[in-house]
Amino acid sequence: MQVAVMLQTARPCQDFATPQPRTVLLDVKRVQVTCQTCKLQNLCLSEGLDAEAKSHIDELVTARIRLRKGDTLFRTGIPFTSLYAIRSGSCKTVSLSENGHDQVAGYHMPGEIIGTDGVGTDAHACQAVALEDTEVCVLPFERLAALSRQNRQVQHNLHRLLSREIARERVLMLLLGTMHAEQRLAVFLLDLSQRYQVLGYSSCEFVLRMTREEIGSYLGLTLETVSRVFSRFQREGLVQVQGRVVKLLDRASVKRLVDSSD
Amino acid sequence: MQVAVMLQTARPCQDFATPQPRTVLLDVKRVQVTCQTCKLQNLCLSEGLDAEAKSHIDELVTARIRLRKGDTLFRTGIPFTSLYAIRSGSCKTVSLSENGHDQVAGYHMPGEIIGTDGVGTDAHACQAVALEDTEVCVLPFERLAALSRQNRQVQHNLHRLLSREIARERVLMLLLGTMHAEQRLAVFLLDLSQRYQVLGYSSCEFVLRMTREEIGSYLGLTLETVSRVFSRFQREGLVQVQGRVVKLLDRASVKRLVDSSD
DNA sequence: CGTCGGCTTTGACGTGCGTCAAGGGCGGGC
DNA sequence: GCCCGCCCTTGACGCACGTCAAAGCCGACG
Repeated sequence: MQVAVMLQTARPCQDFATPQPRTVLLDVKRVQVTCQTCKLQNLCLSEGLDAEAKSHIDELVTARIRLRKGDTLFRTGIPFTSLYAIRSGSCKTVSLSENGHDQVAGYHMPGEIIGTDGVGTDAHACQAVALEDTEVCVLPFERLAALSRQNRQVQHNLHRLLSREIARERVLMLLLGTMHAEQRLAVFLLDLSQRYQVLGYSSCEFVLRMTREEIGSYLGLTLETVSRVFSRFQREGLVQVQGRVVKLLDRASVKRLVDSSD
Repeated sequence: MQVAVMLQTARPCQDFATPQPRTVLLDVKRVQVTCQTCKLQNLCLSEGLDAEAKSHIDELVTARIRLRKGDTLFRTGIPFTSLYAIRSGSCKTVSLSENGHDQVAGYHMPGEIIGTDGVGTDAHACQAVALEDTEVCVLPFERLAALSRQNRQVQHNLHRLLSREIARERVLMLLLGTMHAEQRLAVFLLDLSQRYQVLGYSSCEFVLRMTREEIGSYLGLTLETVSRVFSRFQREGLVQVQGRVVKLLDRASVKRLVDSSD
């Protein structure tokens, strides 16, 4: 049983534009949740670790943060101190360019770890915002680095974490550089579907947690184009769309769209 | 003085399509080149390290590979064993998608380290090809990981290496997702200029080592568009272009192009 | 020194997607 | 229950860039 304990307002999560930061920091020791009992342990940082390494990870997680929809976990330019593992809910990460444009760089679901853009630098290079009520485990990076010096398995997981982010972005670059609107949205839907499945949810029917505009930002399209492609997919019987509820009706055809070379 | 010694054909670099692999593996001990005497030591993996840590890095580099223009250093799917530091010359990395499209993921100059996409996984996720005659230092990753467990400075540099790749790709995603052709090429030219400057070359005049098609692939454009934008830049007096020789005439205007929000 | 192939430039044309605008749905708050 | 604001959809239109085609350039190689 999990007890929410409001201890203090979390500094790094404060939205300086709003007078009332709503981020809540939880003391993990008092709420009695450990990686060992966490349903996500095989997806998260402790994936594939032996019992000893897992217990080390457990000691690492000394705090959790509870975010309400729209809360900011970290923002561009603030000092980098920690990675964050998503326990429940979901987040988007947003890159900002100097010319005022911004772009959603990723959508992140339970078991995923965000903040990797700040590793090895002093500051976060992007912003993380909760798409719904969300809970994250704080992984202080200095301690994680120390642990990965002691334990090869932990080190390997840390390396894998970083390289997966590199690989994920490569796929997105291919999408942004070579694919048409229909293909982009198809990739997006198949990716979400697959990730929901890994989490044990339906891979055929799910609820989008982001607006059309956010999807468009992620895919390099406008919200109107996203909407139009959704409608086209629906007309052609590939999916059923009602607002944010998506049903994948004809996965094979959606896949075929992606695989076709133009 | 450096002596090239041909020892054996490098397995991982062999181009299986061509009967005569031209990659040459050099024994670094015999050619007597060390990081300590390398002009790139402050740009490369040993950036910011103390003497002790640098000597460890030196021990790490037991081989170098000499590539001729067009040679492949590693290709998608081959087992990941090492990172590669570019000593001289330059490379491109190429991502391949399942639908047959490919895309240049990056251009890499002396002092830069490639192969990071394979870290933490079993196989390389992209292909690296020499754009000109090129020499790389082999950094066996298992040994680098071991070293980073012993030495915090080395660990930090490894982390920085990986996170820089993440940050670099974020910038590219922004470029591909939000920028127009002129802005993309402007970013490309300014980036090259800045990197040549770091290496001690002219930041105003340089030679492109890649074709218009390769530039286009990198920027998500066709070769015709790249060519047309070069011509437009030239007409407007921003640059002078003669084939692959580029002179930056009006850097301020080029910057302004990038900074303008549309 | 001439030929050949790959790279580049330029033009003409088509189109996919962005832009602008209007209207409808839906959920949250009073 | 009603209103308001945000989100979504759809249409009309234009433009930036892709596509197709032709011709020039340049370096490699015989």
